[in-house]
Amino acid sequence: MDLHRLRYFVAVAEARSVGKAAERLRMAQPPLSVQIRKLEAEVGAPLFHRGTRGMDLTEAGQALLARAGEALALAADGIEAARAVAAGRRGRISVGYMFVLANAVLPRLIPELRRSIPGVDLDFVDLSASTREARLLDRSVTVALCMPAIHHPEIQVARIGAQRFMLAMPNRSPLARLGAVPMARLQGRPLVALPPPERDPASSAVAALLRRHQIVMPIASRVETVHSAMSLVLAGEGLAILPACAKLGAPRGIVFRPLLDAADSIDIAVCWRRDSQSPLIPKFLKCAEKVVARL
Amino acid sequence: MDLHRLRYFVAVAEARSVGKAAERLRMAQPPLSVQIRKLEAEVGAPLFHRGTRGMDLTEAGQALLARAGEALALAADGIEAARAVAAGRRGRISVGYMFVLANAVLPRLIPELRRSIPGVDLDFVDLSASTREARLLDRSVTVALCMPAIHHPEIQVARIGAQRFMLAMPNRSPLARLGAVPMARLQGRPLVALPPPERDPASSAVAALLRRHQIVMPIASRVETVHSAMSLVLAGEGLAILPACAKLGAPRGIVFRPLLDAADSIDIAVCWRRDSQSPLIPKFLKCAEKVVARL
DNA sequence: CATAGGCATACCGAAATCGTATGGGTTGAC
DNA sequence: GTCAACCCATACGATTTCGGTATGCCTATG
Repeated sequence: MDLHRLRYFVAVAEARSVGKAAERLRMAQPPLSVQIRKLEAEVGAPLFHRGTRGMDLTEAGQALLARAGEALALAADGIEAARAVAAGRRGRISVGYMFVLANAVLPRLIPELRRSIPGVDLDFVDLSASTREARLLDRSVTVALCMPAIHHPEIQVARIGAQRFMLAMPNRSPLARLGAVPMARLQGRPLVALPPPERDPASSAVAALLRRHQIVMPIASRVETVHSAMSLVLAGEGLAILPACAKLGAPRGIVFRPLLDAADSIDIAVCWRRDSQSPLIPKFLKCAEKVVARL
Repeated sequence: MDLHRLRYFVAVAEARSVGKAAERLRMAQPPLSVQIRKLEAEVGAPLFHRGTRGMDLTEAGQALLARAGEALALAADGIEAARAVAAGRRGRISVGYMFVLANAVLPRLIPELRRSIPGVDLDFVDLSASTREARLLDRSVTVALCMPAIHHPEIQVARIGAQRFMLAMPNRSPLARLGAVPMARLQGRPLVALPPPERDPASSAVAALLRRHQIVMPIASRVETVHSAMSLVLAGEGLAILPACAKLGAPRGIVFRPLLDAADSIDIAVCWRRDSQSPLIPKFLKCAEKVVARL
């Protein structure tokens, strides 16, 4: 059965006349008459009373009309919805973010997105360093706000900012009295580290920093997240080298100090599947750049 | 836009593959591929990700799928509903009835109809003698349960029973002491009459009865309904000659007596538009015959 | 490097659709 | 009573669309 026919049927039912309906449909009357009879043949029952003054729905016709109208509307709405999604006027964007960035970025990013892409459902997912790649690849998130960027042939990266590494320590630590900590002072102190480089690229940046300054810090503990790291630092387990923005989520009693002779930083990037042609991605990127620029 | 295409689209989306969908649709793969691309051209955006392992909906595709599925279901449901109505499995039947018959017929008729045509909405309308014809002709009622039948070229009649005329009087009337009242005893007594024959054919049957027995009864009052007639009879305004079934709706203090030498009766009939091909009418007729037979 | 799986393209025959011309029936006016 | 007007139905030829077969391209796999 054809949507075409249903459309004709609705037109005839509304015009209560084949001729009038044909005129409104900008077609000749006979083919319309034929289509109506074909529909009746398909249903197996007359849908109209043929009077001398035009056509009048039978009860079967009324039953069909009620559904046919809705079906037509739904179909039209469907293609319109598809167009709207394709154009980025509606839809859903699922944003994966590293939790360290939450406090620094989300409070400004979310309102920015709502202003920039109203009508789009936002879905924020807290991603660990180890799952962000997989979640992008299986499309369960549309974009990821990463620190640092993901490198993968299927994944496109846009660097939107960077964060200096800082030293996190308890406020009662002797180093806390310094305005900035020389790298040399880290020698031999215990380090609260994030997962090893193969699971979290941030660690390799930290390792590179230490290696370049020929500092060796024994690893006191490995933890999964920046927040866990700060908890252990507060407990006196060791020091941590973390991106500056982690400060915003730090518990009371933790202080951050710049590293005096190290300007190393870690990239903040937006990452997405290369083949994802969602029109929302450029818009998201723009918002994210704007927000991160003001960090 | 074509419902055909939407059906193909849904099939491909569900099978996540053009080939599989083509198989399930019992058609070749290439034309299906073409149809999908035509739909995408119509929408103006890709609906599928083409991977090496098959097809995967884009977000625009998902937006369309949600509506398309419903639209298809509605359309299918619509033609099924039309068939059901045409076959009398569903629908609505609007039954006009003369109020005199209500007490005698409806309590049995309604359950009978519910058993015979479940799924059909019943709609009972109390019709006066003067409107029943118009309500049938403009299709605002499907069938009418009449006493007596309607005569009109557009209206089909099925006689399903008859009611004897009886004399209605107050129980303190001297005639009430008789088991049956001879016609001669009515001579000169005041009559509470229904509307004149041109508005209510029942009156003409009563008039014929009196004329044949050469009885003259002055008309004390004309009333619209049998129930009004009984009220006036109770008030001592006069006697009424009414169908036997009116007894069931009679107020306390009214008695009915047969007319001794008059076997006159008034037909009970089911009437409907000749051009109404509702399959519910034969079923209704059968129920009505069954119920009236037991009066 | 060869094979297999999957979608896209090209071309042809078949089917459905549309438009024009025309018929049949009823309504209403002169 | 006749005739014109109106409206739907049917017939037929022309065009468009659709489906099938053959084939090509790409990628993943062994």
